[in-house]
Amino acid sequence: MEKTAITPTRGQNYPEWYQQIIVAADLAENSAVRGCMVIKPWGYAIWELMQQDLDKRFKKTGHVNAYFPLLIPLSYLEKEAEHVDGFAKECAVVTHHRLVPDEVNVGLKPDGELDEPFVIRPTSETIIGESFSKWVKSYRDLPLLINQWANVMRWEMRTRLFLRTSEFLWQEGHTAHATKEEAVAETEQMLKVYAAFAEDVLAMPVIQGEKPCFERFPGAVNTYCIEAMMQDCKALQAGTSHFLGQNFAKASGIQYQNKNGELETAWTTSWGVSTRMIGGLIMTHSDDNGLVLPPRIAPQQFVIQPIYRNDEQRAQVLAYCQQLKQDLEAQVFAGNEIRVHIDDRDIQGGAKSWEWIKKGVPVRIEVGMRDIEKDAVMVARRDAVGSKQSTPRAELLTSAIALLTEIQDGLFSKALEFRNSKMREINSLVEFNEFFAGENNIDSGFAIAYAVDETGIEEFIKPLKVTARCMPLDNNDVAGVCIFTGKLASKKMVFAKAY
RNA sequence: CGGGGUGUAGCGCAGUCUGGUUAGCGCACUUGAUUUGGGAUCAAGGGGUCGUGAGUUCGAAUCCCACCACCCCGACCA
Repeated sequence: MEKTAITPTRGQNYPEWYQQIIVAADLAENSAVRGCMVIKPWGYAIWELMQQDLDKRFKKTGHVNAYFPLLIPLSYLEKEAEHVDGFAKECAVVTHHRLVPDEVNVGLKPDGELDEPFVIRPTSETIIGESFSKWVKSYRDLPLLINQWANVMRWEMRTRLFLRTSEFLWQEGHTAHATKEEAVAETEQMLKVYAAFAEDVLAMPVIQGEKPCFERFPGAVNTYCIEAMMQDCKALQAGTSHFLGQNFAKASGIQYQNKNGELETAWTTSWGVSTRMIGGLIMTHSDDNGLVLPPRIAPQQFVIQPIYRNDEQRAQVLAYCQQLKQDLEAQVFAGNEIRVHIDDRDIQGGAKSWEWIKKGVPVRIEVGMRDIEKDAVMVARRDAVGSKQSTPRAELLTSAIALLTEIQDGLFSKALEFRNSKMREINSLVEFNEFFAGENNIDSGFAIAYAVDETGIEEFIKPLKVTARCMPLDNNDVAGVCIFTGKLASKKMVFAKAY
């Protein structure tokens, strides 16, 4: 059998493979704090690229950044009934404001109990709502389009690096509008922003849809999402956008005077993506040799490995590499300077190569004396491990952008093809059960079937450990028969095992 | 919170059943030599409160008791 850099392989043990990818690519590790991760430089660099790209998209659609407190007074959370129900079970609570020596004087204990406990934000609707209520007085103050980059905490029972950790990084957009139509349009617009980002930058095909009523964000009127398929055929919710109606506006008192001087309640939205997307990125493209990064999200797009035997060669080769780096960096790919790194560390060539392969760098370039004599370089693509090709330097420079584009597009096509091959239209409950049959059948994929958007249908799917993911927005709106209830269903629904 | 399991070097483990020199092995790390265009070889090194506490014993990683932590399986979740 062929030797792979990662053991076990995806086929042997998918969850363990996922963990090993993170170790091998040096993305993150578990911290001393239960459920919280340390994001290491290579992983954080990916997050920074996500932030930069998304931030541009948010600004382009008229949003501005602001920052709100980490601590939320308990009473705020209590304002919205459904919201409380949804988050109460997973809140970290701050009850004291100082430490004093304990009885035996060997340690410290909390002291100075607070009159009102704080909750570490699991999300910020309520505290931002409080601010919004002060900021909004007139219809002229609307729409209010705010985004915050922050960390949040949800006390999770079981955690997995990136996919579910107690503390995670995200952005949360919060907007207030004068009319329902505007707020709905905002919700849909941001969903499209997420979808475009996922597909264009992460090369991760997504299904845009609306969550069924029993999967909604606590307190929302409608929740929209983008759903991606991982290589084990499970679904991952990669982003959400909520139309909150007037629920939070009423709870927080976000009111404005309209043109006629009448007091009206605003309509709000919220939307977010998190470091979870990194988990999705990993599981969409990576293979048994490590992480595979689409160029647009790769912290380094080219890594140059100088090869030499002595100091004299070293000087010559390095100078050549420096020039090559400069020439590449002078070019713009997808709106950014091409990112190039020269790895001149004193470690064995083979080991060095494999390190970058495992880190998912799209293109490696080897430069030695032999190449310099021909004014050519060896080019190795991450999407074709094992192949390496001598390319004239001039040709590499003129085709660098095309090369990155080709790799980017190739990864998207491959992921799309995979997902489409694992999606099936289902027309009956029998067929549905067959599709998801078997205890650990991870090859089921996405089932698409007519289903009514009513509570109760979960009972049919729960025993199969399947969840209703969403009602795709692009379905053609021809009604059909619900496979669970036999009633007329206006929309199709996607079902899958999920993260 | 139920059921199962594991704590020994940075990581992965053996040793525990059957107590007995200085607690081992692989990987990683350091140094030197030979190497170097796809995961090098040899040699020499450094690194340990054996999860914590209390006990049994001449003697405990090993046996007894208590506690703690973590992992896996279930209910909740971006």
